[in-house]
Amino acid sequence: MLVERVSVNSKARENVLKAAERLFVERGYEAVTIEDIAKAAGIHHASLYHHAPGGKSALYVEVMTRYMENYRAGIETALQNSPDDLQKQLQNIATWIVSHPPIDIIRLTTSDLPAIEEEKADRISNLAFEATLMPILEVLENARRRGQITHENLGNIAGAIFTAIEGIHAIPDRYVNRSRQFMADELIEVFIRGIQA
Amino acid sequence: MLVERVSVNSKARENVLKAAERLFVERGYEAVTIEDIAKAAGIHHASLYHHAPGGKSALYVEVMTRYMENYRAGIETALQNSPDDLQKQLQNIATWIVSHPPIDIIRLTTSDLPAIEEEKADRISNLAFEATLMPILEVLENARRRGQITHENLGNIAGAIFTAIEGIHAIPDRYVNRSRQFMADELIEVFIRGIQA
DNA sequence: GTCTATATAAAGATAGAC
DNA sequence: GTCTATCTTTATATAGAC
Repeated sequence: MLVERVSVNSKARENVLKAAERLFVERGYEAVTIEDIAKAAGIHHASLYHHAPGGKSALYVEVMTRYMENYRAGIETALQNSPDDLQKQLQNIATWIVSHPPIDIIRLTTSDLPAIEEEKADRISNLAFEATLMPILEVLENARRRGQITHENLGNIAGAIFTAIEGIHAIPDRYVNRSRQFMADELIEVFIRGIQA
Repeated sequence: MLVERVSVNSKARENVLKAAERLFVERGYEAVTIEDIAKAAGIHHASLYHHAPGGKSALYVEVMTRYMENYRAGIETALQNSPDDLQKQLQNIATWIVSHPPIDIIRLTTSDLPAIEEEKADRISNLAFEATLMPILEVLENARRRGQITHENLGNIAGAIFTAIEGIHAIPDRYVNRSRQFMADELIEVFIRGIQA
């Protein structure tokens, strides 16, 4: 029993999951092959099925589920440093977003998820929203409770903040004069001014 | 000579280009097959090569080039209605963005373009920036010249406005209580307040 | 301009030896 | 846990008849 648990969570398996996660997040479901993942994990692609018997789609579901949960947990941990400070909290979220590969919810929704089973796609879609919009929305709603902002439709603002900051990833290096964190902080100031009481 | 020009721009060919454009824009390069395009155009997939002898990648380059040029032209036409009115101009751009499928520059950069020749990818990447960021940036810079806004790094703001409005596409219908145009207008008000002099 | 038939290549997946 | 070998399916592409 104990042996089996060790076995299914072996170092080799973890390598496969890590490689799959990085590639799927970076390039999306269709653009990544089993061969790509195996190569990145340093094994033959046939060996991959030992660690991921469900094949490509099950592997995708497993690593993306885990990724979204970690993403959410990371953002929520970052928030605990500065309770009740809207700007600091948004900056902490921005630090997380700019230092991780973009989740790209549009690609997730229009390209990646339609390729897998609908029920599983829905679950990942929900996790993605909980990992990205929800933390920002909660920060905004707390600020509204404190009377700092009056804006109505905070869901809309939360979405805009997330996609705008994530969009910083898409800017080619040649257009980036300041650091990406600096650009994110700038956007946060603009958003806060825009929704302030 | 004349016959040939008619031939290469036939109705059937135009059907193929239209179908390819819609599918490539909606789902991205890797997620679309030649078969998908042929089916959408109502022909056998072998017939497709009559209209697109260069195969999938050349077809992608052709339709995406055309799409970006049309996208840019559409936005610039929309701007001519309301010169020197920052809010109206941004609203007109937003109308265009929410009524067209998202370009998703992140997917374009990380998934679609890496699959084709680098030189062609660079050209499409540039066209995409000219079709999305540039029109917004010009509107913002005109407003700054009139003294309406003082913000420094307008490139950063232009990117945020585009990705934030485009992100409205990603919101599942069940979360959308107001129209997408309404949400876009709301965001524009927030942005303008945030960067106003 | 469209089709059938076929070729080629790439990707996903399995069997079984070590 | 990893490999070689093999199979199957899917996708891209070509040839040639109509």
